[in-house]
Amino acid sequence: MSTIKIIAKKAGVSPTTVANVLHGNFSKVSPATREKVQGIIQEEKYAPNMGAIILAHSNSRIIGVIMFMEPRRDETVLEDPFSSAILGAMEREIRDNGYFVMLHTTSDENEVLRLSKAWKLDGLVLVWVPGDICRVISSSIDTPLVYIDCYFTDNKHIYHNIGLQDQRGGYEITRYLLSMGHTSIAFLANNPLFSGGDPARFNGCQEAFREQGLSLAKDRYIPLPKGRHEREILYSQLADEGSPYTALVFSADYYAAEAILFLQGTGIDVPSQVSVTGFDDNIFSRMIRPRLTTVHQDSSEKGRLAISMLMKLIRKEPVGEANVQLPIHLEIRDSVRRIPVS
Amino acid sequence: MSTIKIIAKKAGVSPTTVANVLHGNFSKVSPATREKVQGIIQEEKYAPNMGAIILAHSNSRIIGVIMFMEPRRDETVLEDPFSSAILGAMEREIRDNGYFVMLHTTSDENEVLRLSKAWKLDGLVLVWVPGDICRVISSSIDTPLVYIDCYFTDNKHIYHNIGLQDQRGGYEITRYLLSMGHTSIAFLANNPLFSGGDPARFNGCQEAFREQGLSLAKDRYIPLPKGRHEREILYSQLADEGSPYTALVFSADYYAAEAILFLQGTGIDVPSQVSVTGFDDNIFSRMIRPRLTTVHQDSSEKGRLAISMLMKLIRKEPVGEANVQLPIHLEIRDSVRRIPVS
DNA sequence: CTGTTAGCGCATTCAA
DNA sequence: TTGAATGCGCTAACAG
Repeated sequence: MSTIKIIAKKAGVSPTTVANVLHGNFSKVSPATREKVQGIIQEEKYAPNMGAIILAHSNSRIIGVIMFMEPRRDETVLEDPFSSAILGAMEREIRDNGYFVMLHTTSDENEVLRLSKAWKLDGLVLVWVPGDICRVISSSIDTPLVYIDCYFTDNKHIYHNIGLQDQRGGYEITRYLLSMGHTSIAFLANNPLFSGGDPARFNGCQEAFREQGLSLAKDRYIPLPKGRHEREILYSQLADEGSPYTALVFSADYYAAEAILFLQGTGIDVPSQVSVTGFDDNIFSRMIRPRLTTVHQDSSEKGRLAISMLMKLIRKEPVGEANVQLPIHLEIRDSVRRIPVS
Repeated sequence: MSTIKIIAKKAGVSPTTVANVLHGNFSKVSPATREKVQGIIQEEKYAPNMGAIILAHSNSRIIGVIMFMEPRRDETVLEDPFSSAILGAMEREIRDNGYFVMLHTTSDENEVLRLSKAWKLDGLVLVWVPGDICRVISSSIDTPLVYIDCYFTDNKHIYHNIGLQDQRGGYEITRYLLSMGHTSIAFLANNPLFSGGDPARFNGCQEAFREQGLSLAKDRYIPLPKGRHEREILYSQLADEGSPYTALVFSADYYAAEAILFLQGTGIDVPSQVSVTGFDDNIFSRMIRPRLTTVHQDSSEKGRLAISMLMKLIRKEPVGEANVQLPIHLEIRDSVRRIPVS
């Protein structure tokens, strides 16, 4: 409840003087009054009314963190170990920079616009926004804005995005599989609705095949169904004796783990009967047996980089490359068997 | 940038009338002007300046979600599957109630006070706050306040808390272990610094022993060290051939999984050489092999309940029981072996 | 049914 | 070096 005015009264000075002390404009305040005022600020436990600050100069020190929900899983988006890693890293960085985090989950671009207007957001991080929605948002908002893992469909705007070497990831894992003798693979894409980096990853797979003078047909790109039960039916079919595939390339550790556990339950062994690879290298890949061969990415780093880029945008500093692709590397573990040359 | 005043001008009415339309006070506005005003509000994409709202009547529609960080893990708090489940559920509920989420991580009670003052928070959810700090916060804040998984050391305040049947959990799992022939067990507590529900859980263990005319000595309560390497040394010692223990009772699935994976790596089999149990029943317990026998709790429900209680407090409705203990149940899987009666 | 007005707490400009 | 005055956008009390 203590306001600048009250503090000023207690100190016997004017509100302006208190404000100057608060803002570190010490050149405009004599050391004596400064100390006096500082003392009172301390004991009154003064905290500025952020509402008044917003009103006074239209910026709030709030960073909006918007997680677009893909309808891909039954749980909430935030329960994904991937999003929590990113979120954890961002919260920390934002706080360290003296800003506040407003967290929001949505699939509606208008909500983003409303939010940024209403709260005079100083910055915005948008995670997993479908490409066409990015365009809408970027063209109707002037708040500094960084995307994470978004894929754009036009070049009319500068999109600041922290992405991943998706194609390279697909390439690396496929090259490895080929070197282990796997030429019949299926690519299991996360979701038909929001494709994200899946097409790029699949391109990488195809690239690796071409490099060997082989080819990977388009119909090896198989979107995973939304329901768990439907997915399990698919896993069965793909790993069935009659199936042509020797390896299943998943675009997420989560589903790779789900498949392995399910197949083991039906008596099918990984990797002796079918090989499986993942993507992300999250905690699941290390916890499951066989340990999952996968493509590693540093999700916390994504969060950190996003905020550091956003801060530069806010401070109008140069940001370097606008569309960053974080490096990946292959993490070879135990879920792929070598196929003997026959 | 469109304000009430601008809308009023465009509609040729007074700001008050616009405000009445905005607030649904239709009894004070003629249907004709109402429609006209509503149309303009739509096309202008009016969004209220929340700063002005805060200033005008000191409440912000923001719910502060504060995760106290225990120094228990190397990663950020938010990366815990437990916290992300709670957070995900809360974000959803808060949004559905028309409030905003301000997310903050800290271990400093003063930051909580500052935050709630500065932003005129309408409500506060505090997760994992040590008991003594609860007292400080509750006595110096008048914002509606709900704790999650906090354990209080005094009775001077009414603490609204969503907790767990910790003692019952310890009791159930221990009774099960005893029924499987395990009488030499060690209880591995999460952390020496912030004990949380561990003492209650251990009490439950002791209760189960007493019920059988046996006893469980206090020194079977073993706090896990903070560093991973130190924990692994401990796991080795506890599962060593010379060790007196036939079962390790963990107070968190995370560590149970960590121990199982580590022991398997050193050639010790679970459960044939040593049995292991967890607590929480999070995703790890189903993913790991052997599947973990554990105590189930519904963490999302914790989040939902916390917000529903908080909303009642905000609306000054009666809340029923202030300190809720969510039920647990035993989830028997494959990580405990039966010891033959010799 | 509609309009006018004061005031919330702060930043900022201008005056002393 | 310090003080007074204005306005940001909204609410709510009051006047018409």
